[in-house]
Amino acid sequence: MRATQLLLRTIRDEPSEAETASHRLMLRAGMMTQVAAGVYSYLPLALRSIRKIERIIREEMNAAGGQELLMPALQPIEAWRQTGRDAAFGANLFRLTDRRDRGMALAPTHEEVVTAIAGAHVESYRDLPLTLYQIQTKFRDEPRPRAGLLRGREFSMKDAYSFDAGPEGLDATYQRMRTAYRNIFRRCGLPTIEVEADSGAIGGKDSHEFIMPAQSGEDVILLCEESGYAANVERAASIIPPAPEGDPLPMTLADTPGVTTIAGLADFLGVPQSQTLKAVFYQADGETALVTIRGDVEVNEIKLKNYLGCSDLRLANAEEAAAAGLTPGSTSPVGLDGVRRIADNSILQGANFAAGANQPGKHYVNVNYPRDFQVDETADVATAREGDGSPDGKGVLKAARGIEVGHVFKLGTFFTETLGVQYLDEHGERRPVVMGCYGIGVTRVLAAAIEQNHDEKGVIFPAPIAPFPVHLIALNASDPQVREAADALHEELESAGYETLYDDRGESAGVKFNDADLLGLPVRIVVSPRNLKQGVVEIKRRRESDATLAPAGAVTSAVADALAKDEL
RNA sequence: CGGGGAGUGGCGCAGUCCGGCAGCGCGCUACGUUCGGGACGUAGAGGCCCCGGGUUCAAAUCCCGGCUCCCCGACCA
Repeated sequence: MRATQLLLRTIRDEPSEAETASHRLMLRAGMMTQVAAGVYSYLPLALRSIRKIERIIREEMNAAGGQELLMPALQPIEAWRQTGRDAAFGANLFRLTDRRDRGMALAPTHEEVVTAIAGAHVESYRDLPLTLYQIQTKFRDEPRPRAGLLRGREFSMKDAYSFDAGPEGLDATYQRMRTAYRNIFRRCGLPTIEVEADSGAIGGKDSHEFIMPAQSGEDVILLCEESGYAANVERAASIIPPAPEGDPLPMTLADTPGVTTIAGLADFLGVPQSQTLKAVFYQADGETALVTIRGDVEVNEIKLKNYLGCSDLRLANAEEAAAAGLTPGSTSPVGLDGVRRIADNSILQGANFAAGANQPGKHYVNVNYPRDFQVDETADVATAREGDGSPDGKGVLKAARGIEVGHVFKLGTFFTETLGVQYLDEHGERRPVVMGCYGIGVTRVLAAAIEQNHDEKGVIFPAPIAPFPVHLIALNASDPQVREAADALHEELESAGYETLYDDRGESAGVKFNDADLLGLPVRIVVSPRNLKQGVVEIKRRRESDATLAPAGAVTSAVADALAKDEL
């Protein structure tokens, strides 16, 4: 492909709206343009890369037994009402009305439609297992799209759905998908960490996310080198350092003027925050719930939401707290009744805590559970922290940020039961089909790959997903000898199967080199008068700083060698 | 949804406080010179100053209303 024919314009100045590396570089390298918040046009360079990623995904999904199909993005809203996900997605679901005033939605995911397809095809255990997948544009009206392709409102996703006869079959499929995912991300040049993930309120049991470590990522994960434990903070369990122990002392009321925070309370009393208790008020689907937790630990609202099985969870506001008889700044589990009382497991250990007293300017000291207050239930609703112990008791957790590029999920029978998809087993009994779902954000993989592979000059594409593996540069392109040699080399490379971006522009050497560094194609070849005199061309890998010279007759094999190094 | 910032040739920005010819750099076009790390000269093209209303002799600039985009947070099976 000749650069003079390609829809490509690189940008010298940093785009003002972009801060994240991949966003900045994709704009500067002329890979995409913005159309609306979280909505982009993929220009030829980006699309080439996306197609390569898709190809890798297809190969691995097919190898894992998947069959590709394509479902509509435009769907009747009825499908979503049936499963209740109309409400579950809420404002994130793009809604529209057709000319006959019927409600429609732009699909953010495809469980409803694919389950209906499976329902129409699966009659017997002989039809199982079945894995269907598609690569398709998804729509999610995110509250805050950000960082270019990292979180868009329209994006490309590979979504796969498996149908099995029972949990054992699902286990096998699930493992097969995990293996396929590892292959996919490895081939895309993305180191990923597989972490336990939140499986949400809907049914699911096992769920794993594939996280690519990156500071720009939105997910926080907790890892333990010693034990190999890895989990998203949304789900992570941990062993918190113990609170001070001691013989229970009599509970007394203390004056704590102006103290309204845990930090303030600990300072005022001269005790560690781990020797305090806090009480947090929530509204869960309209029900009020009080969560008591050790002062130095934060409530994990996702764990709490899952525990309560509610769809809407938020902190109670001042009026709601007042209505329940609570005093902000001194809320207390002591003497409280009439609301659902939940305690985090963190309160089960330790003694003589300081806690609220439900009176302005006062707190209790030497509060001991269960002597001084009662709860209705205890559970793990704590946010795991860096420095906490790994839940398996081996080693300490470290925190890291990352980008979620894939998610595998055991759905169970929620959709098949809701939509009535059953099969006839060997004994002639009707049973619900068991589902799994498996997603990869295709356009996010591209952005993540650039997050992971760039330097101050530009992108450093992993060879398998580079728009072109080879960047051929003709220096002094108006020189007839250079042009002739470069044209011939271009032909040779293309016919040898190497897609080549041929910079035949009349630009100066500096411009061409800088653009080459910006685009980050894996192998750069320079044809110049200087090289021609010696009968060589220069070959340089983007990942390396030094170039090598190859005889003009042996360029193709030198390119093969250079690319082979990149495959590692 | 809460907080902050910004909309001016394709891109990056100045001008707005204090109303008076719409500017600069890059890019683009043509010609010439140059030619291994963002070359130089000369001559050009390119504008709904986000939109609507108002004030004024006069509005990019002041006033009112709206829209869009970015960042932080909340949110995000």
